[in-house]
Amino acid sequence: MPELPEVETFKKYFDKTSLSQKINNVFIRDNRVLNVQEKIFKKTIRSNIFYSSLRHGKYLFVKLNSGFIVFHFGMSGDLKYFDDIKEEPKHSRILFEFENGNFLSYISQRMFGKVDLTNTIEDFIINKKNLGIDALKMNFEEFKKSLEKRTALAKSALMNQNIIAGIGNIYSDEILYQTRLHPKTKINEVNDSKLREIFETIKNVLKVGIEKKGILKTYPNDFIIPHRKKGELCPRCGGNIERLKIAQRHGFFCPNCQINHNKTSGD
DNA sequence: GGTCATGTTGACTA
DNA sequence: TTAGTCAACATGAC
Repeated sequence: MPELPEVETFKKYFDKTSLSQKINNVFIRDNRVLNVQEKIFKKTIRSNIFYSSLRHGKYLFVKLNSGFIVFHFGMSGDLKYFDDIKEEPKHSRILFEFENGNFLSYISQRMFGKVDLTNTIEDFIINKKNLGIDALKMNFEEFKKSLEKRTALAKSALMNQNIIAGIGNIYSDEILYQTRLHPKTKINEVNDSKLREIFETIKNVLKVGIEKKGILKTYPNDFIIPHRKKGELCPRCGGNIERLKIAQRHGFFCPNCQINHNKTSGD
């Protein structure tokens, strides 16, 4: 599921269920999701406690006695907390057993997600992944600065985790749709007032996403998200929604509403 | 069987 | 250096 709003939803769920409990044991159901040696991971986690969590982009960091565990959810990741081992979900890849007898599963159907350890959050964000600013926490100045000198297409730029962390394929479609920006607009050709509008839209779209807990089918009908399908009509103009491929992903947009919006072409 | 899917990374090219 | 394209990773749904 996970772009920023989904990961934020996981964070809230994790905080509510799994913080401050001693971890009695950890079972690695499939070590392909581990980015660290299984032995080291188990040794680190056993008898440890999840003290607090912090999200940056699509990554969730959880503070341990020393250092952090890092969850990434790929395309099909999830968390589930439960009290009976018989309820262990399908595709549970790592299972934490708490002292109170309850469990937390790190789920990853397609195993694109990864679990890692890091000494500091900065080391992971900056040195290991070179992630950009968090889309939910950034201010306008940071946003503007991060895009300066970037010549990438708007959709690519929004999805580039090294520029802004947290926005993926679905939410970039929504942001471009609401700002009536063609996905192939060059980001450095967007004027200042439009840039401000994009910034405000990012904040609002992510906020709605978090409120809706990332459950896409509950999103407002005037969003493009419920209409990201072939044959759907634009809720604004009634035109046909089209699909195009950018940055290895299929995006949806309304060719009637969304235009190249840059300094040279005027509006 | 073919196509598609909310992601990331490395190789290659311009 | 910056960007675009492609392939690979692995699994399930339609």
